[in-house]
Amino acid sequence: MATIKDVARAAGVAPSTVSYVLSGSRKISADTRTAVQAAVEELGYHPNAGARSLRSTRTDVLALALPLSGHGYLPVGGRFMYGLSEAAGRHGYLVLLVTPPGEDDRGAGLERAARGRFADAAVLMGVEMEDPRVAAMRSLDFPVALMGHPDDESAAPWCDLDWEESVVSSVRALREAGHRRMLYLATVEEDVGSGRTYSVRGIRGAERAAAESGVAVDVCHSSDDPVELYRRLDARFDSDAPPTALAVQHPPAIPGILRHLAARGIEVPRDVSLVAIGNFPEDLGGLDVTRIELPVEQMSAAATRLAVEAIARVGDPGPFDDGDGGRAPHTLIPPRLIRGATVAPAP
Amino acid sequence: MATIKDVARAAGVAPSTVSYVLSGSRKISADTRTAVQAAVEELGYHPNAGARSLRSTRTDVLALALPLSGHGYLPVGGRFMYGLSEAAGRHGYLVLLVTPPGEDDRGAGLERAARGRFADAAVLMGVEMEDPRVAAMRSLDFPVALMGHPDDESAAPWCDLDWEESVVSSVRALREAGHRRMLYLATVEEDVGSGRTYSVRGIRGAERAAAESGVAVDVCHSSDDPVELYRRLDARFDSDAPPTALAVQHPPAIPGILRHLAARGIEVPRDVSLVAIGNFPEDLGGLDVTRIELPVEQMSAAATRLAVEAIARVGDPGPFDDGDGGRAPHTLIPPRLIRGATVAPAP
DNA sequence: CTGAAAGCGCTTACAG
DNA sequence: CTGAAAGCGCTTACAG
Repeated sequence: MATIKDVARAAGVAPSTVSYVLSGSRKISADTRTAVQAAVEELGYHPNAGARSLRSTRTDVLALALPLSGHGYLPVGGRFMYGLSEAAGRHGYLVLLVTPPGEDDRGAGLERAARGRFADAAVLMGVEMEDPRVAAMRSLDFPVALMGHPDDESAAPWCDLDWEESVVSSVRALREAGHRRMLYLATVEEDVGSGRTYSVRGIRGAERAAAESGVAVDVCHSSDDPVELYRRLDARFDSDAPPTALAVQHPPAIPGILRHLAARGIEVPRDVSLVAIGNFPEDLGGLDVTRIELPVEQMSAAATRLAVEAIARVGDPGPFDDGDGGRAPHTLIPPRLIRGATVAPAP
Repeated sequence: MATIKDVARAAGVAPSTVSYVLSGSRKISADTRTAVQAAVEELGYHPNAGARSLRSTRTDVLALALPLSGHGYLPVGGRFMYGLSEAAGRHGYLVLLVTPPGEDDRGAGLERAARGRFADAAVLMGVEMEDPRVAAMRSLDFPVALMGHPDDESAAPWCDLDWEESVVSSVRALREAGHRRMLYLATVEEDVGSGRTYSVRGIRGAERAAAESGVAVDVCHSSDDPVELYRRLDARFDSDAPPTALAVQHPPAIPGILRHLAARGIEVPRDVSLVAIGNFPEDLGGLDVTRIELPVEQMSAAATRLAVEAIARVGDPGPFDDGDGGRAPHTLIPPRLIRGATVAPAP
């Protein structure tokens, strides 16, 4: 494989000159630049990543810390990985996947990536309200960007869909259609239990919406086990005051829910209205659901930008002194309700 | 951040001794080893990845080349990324995502990763029958493992589900239930057009199954556009001899297909039987489909193993002289038909 | 405008 | 069983 020396020899210049041409950090005469570029092209030269990072302490790599997933692979993960990789590429970065190793070993893969300088910064997925990875990375002075809105807004740069407002908006839309008894189906219990930010903030939204609008919003957790999920739904629909509308923050469960309700003779939106919030599977059976979609591309772009900016700030003094009351740089994405065909006036 | 010198000083040994303890490539006295391990633990030492790779030409990183996707992100991709990352971790490797840059720039991201020594080998996703990336990597002497069964079986190590046999098995199952007129719904046209191995081999399977079993197997391509897809289905179901069974190699389309057929008064499996082949969305509306599933974990593990073995072979003579008629090492996974509730006797 | 030289942090023959 | 030393391929002050 060609090295910088080979390029220098071919272009008739010093290796340092080749380096300067490539980095653009020094004025170079047009002739020299042309000769170097020709040699680079000719030899198919790409700088050795290891040598470059050893010398410059920059790797041009972002680590993507996958969720500390209780229940294996999450379908939404793929889109984020892809979106991150695309966004990172536009900033000149490659993305390194870091899988959490074992249950009792939270963040060790990430720590290896940080301490071993495999990457310049980390983007954390599946962030929890008090995520232990944040403190771990901070103690290493390793830049991070969070996909999730943590409890401590000054801990690190973060971005997220405004889940609380998303649920509030959903309830409002149902209320405006005349509904007064709603069921909010939250994320699965594991997510709530581990304090995933989207879970906790979604539930907060349901509580605030109930308080503000004066309608009844029953909170029920979803389940990956269909039998258990349908049992919970049945308990509500069998009650004296069954809900007339659903706000569901677990879109993959929707096809099954619709089938189950249909088997009970309950049709959407004739008998019950539906708003869904989150990441959607490719095909919901052609159903045009009224919904708020998780803006994966937008979040990926924001997280990448926050990470790149954090890299530039390494070594800066104190916490974020940007006059935002100590909050870290962040992007809170407002919800956008897409009106589909699953909300009808209350009976 | 702690370096090997810091560890050596803390343990009272030479840096080289620390290196030998960590690599295990030399006999070390128990006392020395203990002292070094304590110092490593104490300081939270992890070797600098750049320095290590510069010296040893091993990065402990596998590049994962994402599909040259005509239609953006593919849902199946996420599972493979996750599976690869887990499998790689078990071998001590991290995974670097390499997104294809532009349409006219096929493999340039991959080339940068290879020439710049960002990784020790590459796993290629979305492999095409004659994939240009294979030749590109071979000319660089860069090890690869293919997720897909290419035309030239000697080109590089590969692994895949036996798609041809999968479709043959599906047709056989339908034939045994008495069906004589089937519709095989192939992958979307873009995949066929670009020569994705699963597309091409699936269609070959349909052709072979028809020839072998003497039943009529009409081949129709799926479409990501539901309107177009339903138009194609309608054309078949409106004909004089409509199919009594479907073999579908595009599972995400199934909920929509079922809805569309139901709207025409066609019920599965009462009026038409269904076998599906490929990667399945999380929830098909609770439907228990007779199917052959893409074994994502198994393929991820196989691809990782093939890549790691290929790294060990770098610099070896000639092509693969393992007495397999010039075929490269490979794993062809036989299909496993899971009997669900969507196949009924032919009317 | 360009070059010679130091050194980043490792690994691995070489030596004892 | 252990250490001293060379050198991987870059980048970046230092010098002219």
